[in-house]
Amino acid sequence: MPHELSKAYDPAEIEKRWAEYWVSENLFHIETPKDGSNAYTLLLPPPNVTGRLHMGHMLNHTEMDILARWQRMLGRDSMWLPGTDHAGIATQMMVERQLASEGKKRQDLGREAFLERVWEWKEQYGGYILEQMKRLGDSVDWSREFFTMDEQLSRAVREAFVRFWEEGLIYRGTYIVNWCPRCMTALSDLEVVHDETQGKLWEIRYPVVDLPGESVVVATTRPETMLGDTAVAVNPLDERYAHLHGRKVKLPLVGREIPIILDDMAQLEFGTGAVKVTPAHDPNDFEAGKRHGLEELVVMDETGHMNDNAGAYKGLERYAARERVVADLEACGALVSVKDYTVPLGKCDRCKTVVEPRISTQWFLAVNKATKDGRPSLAQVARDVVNDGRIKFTPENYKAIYLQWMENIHDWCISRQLWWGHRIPAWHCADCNGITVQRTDAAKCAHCGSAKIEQDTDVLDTWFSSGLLPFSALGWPEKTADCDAFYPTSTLVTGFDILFFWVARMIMLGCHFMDEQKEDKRDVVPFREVYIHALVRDAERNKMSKTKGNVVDPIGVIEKFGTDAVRFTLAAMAAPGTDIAFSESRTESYRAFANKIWNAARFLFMNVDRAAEQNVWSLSEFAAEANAKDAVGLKGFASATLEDRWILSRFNRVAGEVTAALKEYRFHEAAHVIYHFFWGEYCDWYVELVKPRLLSEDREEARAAFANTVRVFEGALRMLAPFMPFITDEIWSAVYDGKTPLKSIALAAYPETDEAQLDADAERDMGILQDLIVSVRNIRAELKIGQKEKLPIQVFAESDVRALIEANTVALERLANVSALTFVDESLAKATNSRATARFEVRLVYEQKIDVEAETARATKDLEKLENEYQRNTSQLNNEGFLAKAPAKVVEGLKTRRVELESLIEKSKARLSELSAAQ
RNA sequence: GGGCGGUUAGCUCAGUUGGUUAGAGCGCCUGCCUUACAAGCAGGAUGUCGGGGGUUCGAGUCCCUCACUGCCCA
Repeated sequence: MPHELSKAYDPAEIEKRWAEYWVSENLFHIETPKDGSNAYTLLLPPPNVTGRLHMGHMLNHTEMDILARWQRMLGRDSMWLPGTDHAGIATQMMVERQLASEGKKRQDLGREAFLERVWEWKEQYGGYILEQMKRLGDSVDWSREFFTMDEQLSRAVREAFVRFWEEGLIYRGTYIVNWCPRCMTALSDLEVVHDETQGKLWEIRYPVVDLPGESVVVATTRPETMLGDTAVAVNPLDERYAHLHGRKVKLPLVGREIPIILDDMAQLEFGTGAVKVTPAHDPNDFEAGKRHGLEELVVMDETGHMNDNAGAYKGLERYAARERVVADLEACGALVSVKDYTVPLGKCDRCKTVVEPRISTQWFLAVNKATKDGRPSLAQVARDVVNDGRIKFTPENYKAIYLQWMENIHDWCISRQLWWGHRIPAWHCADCNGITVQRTDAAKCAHCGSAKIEQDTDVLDTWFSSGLLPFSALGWPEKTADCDAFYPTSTLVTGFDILFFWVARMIMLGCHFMDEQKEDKRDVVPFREVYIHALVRDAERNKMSKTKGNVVDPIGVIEKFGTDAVRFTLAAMAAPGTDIAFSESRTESYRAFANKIWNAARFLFMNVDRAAEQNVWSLSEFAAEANAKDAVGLKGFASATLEDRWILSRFNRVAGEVTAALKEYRFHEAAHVIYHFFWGEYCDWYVELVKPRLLSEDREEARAAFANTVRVFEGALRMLAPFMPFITDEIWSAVYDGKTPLKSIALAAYPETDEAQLDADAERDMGILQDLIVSVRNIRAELKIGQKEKLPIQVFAESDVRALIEANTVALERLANVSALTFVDESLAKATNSRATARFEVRLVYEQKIDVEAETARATKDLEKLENEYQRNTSQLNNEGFLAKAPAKVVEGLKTRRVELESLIEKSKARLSELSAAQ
């Protein structure tokens, strides 16, 4: 069967076909193994159900897919678990926006109807990103797909909540929290992004009660909050205010009398040393209020408007209120000064509205509290498992970042005033005010039995449910076979931006809940390793952002260059810890790599088809002998020549290098090594060298050459497959004439090193031969000799090198365009048109007046370099300290090099003196 | 304010416990449409490894310091 391959590689059709095939064949589904010891589990960081694929995902998925495919090919039970996150605020906002276009608000619909709308929206638009993942060829187990609002996962959320409640780790309380007046919900500390803005600092005078003429001046960036002031604080050590201790001041505009309290929070050197205290509207003041038993006077409602307590200012939006307050203060002479000031501002991560600290009743998870049964706190365990190495971070510096955060962690506010999410399983009793928390919907109060109970209206923070995923997505709270086999997951691959949001929380929740299920405490962790990947930036190293308009759409790039090329680009640039400056020129070069492989295949098939026609050799012979599950080395490869021994050795060595690199998440190194092997060694040298044998009249020689060439090619495809799954599957299937022993190359064995097939001598000898060929090409290029003109050369070398060259004369003649080779017994160092290395001297026999000047310049530069190196070399070898302390290998290496250098310098000098004589 | 990083070829970046001649891709220069590949082939040029000091037989790599710069947390 002849193989028809287009001249240039066109990924579009091929990739689409394979992507669909992998899914329709359910190729990456894996049955739950009885024994989890061979499992390799990855949990996809679940994208928002509202999400669209961006370059960050693309990088994340590329890395995960490389790992998943590599491990699968290594014979592991590789299971990559996909799913989406319900993404509380984000999703609710999408539907609210939709409603707004109809002139409606969610409150118009009511909770139930609104949630129906969200589900409708989810069914219609949600999960688009999963379709994009299929196009990427992500080798996930689609049969295990999850959604965080699935019934089973919702049950897990309830179970976790109830257990925490029973253990006393979840509590409800009134505290000051970050509040978004637009989203109208509490936010966790992490959901607030801090910004610096140019603002003002107002100084306001508060007159002291009963001391006419005396006053205290306070400074504030938020004058409108003075309406809620319930004290003024001065530092107890501040002499300036010593005489006012125990006094009160009268609040301007309001007239309320408030005490002067003594507290360290007032810093001596800041401003006037006196600060206003507004316990209901500032987190520090809130703490101070608790210390001093101050009233918490709320002057703003949940939408950021002033309330009844703001008196005349009631109804004003907070910034309008600020203007009015300032104007009124000025009018009554209480305003002392206004200064420009850089104000730190907290904004809602989601909608960028300025966050308002607000007193409200929320649910919290106590992370620093030991459990009732005597286990250390969640945060303590989460630190322990990282400190003792049960969880390993790559790059390592994230360990310190993680630990530092975990040291300073506060209780986690887990309630959100949203409708979309997991509703808190707590019921409030109208009769006894008791709270009933239970796994099933409550019908009556657990305390007084009253039926007048209502479920708490809050939902849980989205990260609470995603924090459970490493086990909830495997069936927890049931003790499932999946949980046994696949927990802990192997590696978590994710970006640093959710290190605290998600990674840290999975560790806390995982270690807590899996403790009872795992005998071996090494297995309680949600993952054994965390690989934090970098940020994908644009080619100019700018962060991609919608506002800057520099966002690269991965699907667009894929359509232009092919998925394989984009994947390979990201892999090749993914050095741990280094941001990726994504550039199309780089992608272009890896598309060229795909094209190179494609054309190597074309070349092979062209020859194979001819050989089959002539009954010399056919692919069926390869298929009959090959075993796609043989991992170690290249079975059946029979070396007949130097290039055979060399390529076999290189293949095995590279296999080892790739494995070593991937083990440490050095994707870029693995990619480079394969790229160089496939293109720079197999295509550039092996294929060129083997060509005459493929065409040989000697049938046995040709047959052996075909067998070897195809074997290496097929092995290299397997090596490349995790990086470029599409093109390798396409060509692999062609290598088997469509009758592959397995459904996909993805199920074949990943190449591993066979020590017996390593051949250092062959690698060294091949290096000499390559050196010689390049030297001749170099001379020819310098002399501007046309490609087609064949010329004789002379070589001077020791007998071993001479034997090597003699054995490979054909190669030399073909690849260096040599018409005849003669060995000479005298040095050629002085000869024109020559090159000298430590192992040989070669001269091109060509009568042409050389450019003495250029040649002299080149030779002088060479000599200079050699002499510099010789000087360094000698000074080291003359140094007794070096000889005494350096490892023998290094010393030996330098000594060998010295001999080489001496000879090279001698040759170079001879050459120069010859040149100067010619002038 | 606390913490973590970066500075290596024109550009974007590798360089694993200190060790023999510091690499890659792109770009650049020269010559080639050589029957797999012009998305290609062959050859070539390019670095006081941010400055200064130190440790060491030996420093791009470790320490100190300065300069510039990025990120995270408060």
